[in-house]
Amino acid sequence: MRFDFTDLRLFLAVVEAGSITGGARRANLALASASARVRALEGQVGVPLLVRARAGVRPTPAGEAFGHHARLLVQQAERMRGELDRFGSGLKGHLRLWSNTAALSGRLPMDLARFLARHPEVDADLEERPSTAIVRALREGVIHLGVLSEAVGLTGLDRRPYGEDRLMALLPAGHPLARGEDLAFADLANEAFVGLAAGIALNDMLTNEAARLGLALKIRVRVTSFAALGDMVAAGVGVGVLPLTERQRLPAHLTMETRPLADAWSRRRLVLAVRQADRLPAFAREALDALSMSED
Amino acid sequence: MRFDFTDLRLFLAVVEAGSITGGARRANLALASASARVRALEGQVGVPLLVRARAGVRPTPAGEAFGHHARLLVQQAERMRGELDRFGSGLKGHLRLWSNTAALSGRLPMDLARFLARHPEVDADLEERPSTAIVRALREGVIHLGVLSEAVGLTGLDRRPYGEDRLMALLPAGHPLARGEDLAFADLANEAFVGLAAGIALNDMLTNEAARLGLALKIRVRVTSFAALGDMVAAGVGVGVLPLTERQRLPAHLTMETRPLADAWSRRRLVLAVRQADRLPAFAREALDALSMSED
DNA sequence: CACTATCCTTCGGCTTTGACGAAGGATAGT
DNA sequence: ACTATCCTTCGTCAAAGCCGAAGGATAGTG
Repeated sequence: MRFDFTDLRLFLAVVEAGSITGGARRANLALASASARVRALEGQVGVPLLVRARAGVRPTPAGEAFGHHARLLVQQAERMRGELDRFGSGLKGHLRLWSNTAALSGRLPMDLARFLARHPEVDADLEERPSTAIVRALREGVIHLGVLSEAVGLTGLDRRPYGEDRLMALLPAGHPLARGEDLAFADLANEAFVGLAAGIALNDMLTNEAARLGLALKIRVRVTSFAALGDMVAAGVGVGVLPLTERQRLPAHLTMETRPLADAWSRRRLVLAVRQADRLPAFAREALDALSMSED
Repeated sequence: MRFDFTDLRLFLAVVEAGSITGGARRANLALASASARVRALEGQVGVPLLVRARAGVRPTPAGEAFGHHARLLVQQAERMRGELDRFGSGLKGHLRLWSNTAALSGRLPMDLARFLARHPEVDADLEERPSTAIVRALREGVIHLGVLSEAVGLTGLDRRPYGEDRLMALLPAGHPLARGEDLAFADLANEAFVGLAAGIALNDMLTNEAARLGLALKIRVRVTSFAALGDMVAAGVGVGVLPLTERQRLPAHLTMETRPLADAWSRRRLVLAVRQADRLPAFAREALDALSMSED
């Protein structure tokens, strides 16, 4: 499929104007050129994009889909233009930073705000994403910095400590273990478990810890989301373990008990991760240093 | 800023290969052409995108930002290709549908699944978005169908009923009104309120209802999110009103009481909305009919 | 029923764009 | 000094793409 931005803008103008004549005028093209471009586009796609009627044209379903994507592409190009223009007027860098929920609800926004205040020549995008997506984005070079839980799957990435998040035990209402103050994972490990899908970092971590105790977790059911885990525990299926921040996101109407795990490893350390610190552009390097230097 | 997809692909290839020579080869261009294209790009942006070193080239911060956007644009174009190819092989339409949370956690997924099963020649995208965004997307023609709460701001849009969502009263723990079974808004309206920002549909609705009762709500504080509303009520600042689905999203650790409102208007009707039913493409029209016909 | 007003398509001519190979220049390792 | 890379510049040339004009289809109008 060969097309350029002139094609996209023209097509949008044509659909908006309701005629090729009108679209050509808006796109600053001669009618003949516009007609040729539309015809060429239809040749590429293989089906008509416009139905020619008496009073002009209107998009077919395929044309409508084409228009949708054309709009997205033109908008994206516009965003690009905006950002690059800032480089023309002295911008030194545009920092891309993704964070998991735990860090985003914690110190990160303030730390970043402080960095940006001190470096007016740097722009930034901060978005919230799941940890697995952050790792992938770091590997692929989509983002400069990630803030996420230290876990399996970080091999090859440079990382620095950045605070911590706690793991909580989730128990059905009235469960005997809910009474004591501190709850060790060893106490929990003999209970029936609501587990998470294999491959989720937390699941691997718990399996390993159980193995270290010489135990195999009795997983009654595996679920793929923390929401489902909450439902299962509330229904009395078994006990579960999840991060404090995820616990706080569960629906408030579920009745169950929550206790922090006492084990040292259950304080999940958050890390600031990058693909390779010494290959970062200067401004991202400075951001990394500024964030990891700031106090807890 | 003038560039085409060849420029974008070439630039990505150059950055990946680490040299213009290598990038030119991957992009099937002569070295001279590649060099000229890169030079032209730099002219457009106004700053160098590559630093020329002995062993090849590497991106400047601006080049790195350019590469980022280039990747997004190329991916977007790739998605477009994929979707349009399906039209070439007989696809009749690609339905775009956004829904608010209430409907997405209700009957919508099943209804849509049934429609798709009966219409194998139609594809669909279903995404969850806030109601305000859905209204905007409908107006701008970004999507065909929206499912959202009936509220102000729908003027000019065609709509059909599609089930309902309930409004809940949120009360601090131990609040006297928490005892009775049914709770009328008239009972609540004399309490100190935690309100929502002006312009949010729910806020306008409550203000109007209070006015009908001859009352003015005593709003102690206005907040901009349901999460903040939950915090405020839990802290004992006052009472609040929010949709059932939003109540279920509040952190579970907040201690407070929840009661359904007894008033008839507090059952918020969900609607299936379109810009103009008779201007929809045929497949979207069929989807609209199928969804609105299915039982509650 | 001829006339007119739109609107799309096609055609021939012409300008501009952009690809290419070759030559030139810079740099670091041998 | 030589060689191997790698980027840039130059002149040539073919193709892409623009334009105005002419042609054809269709529906409303007097």
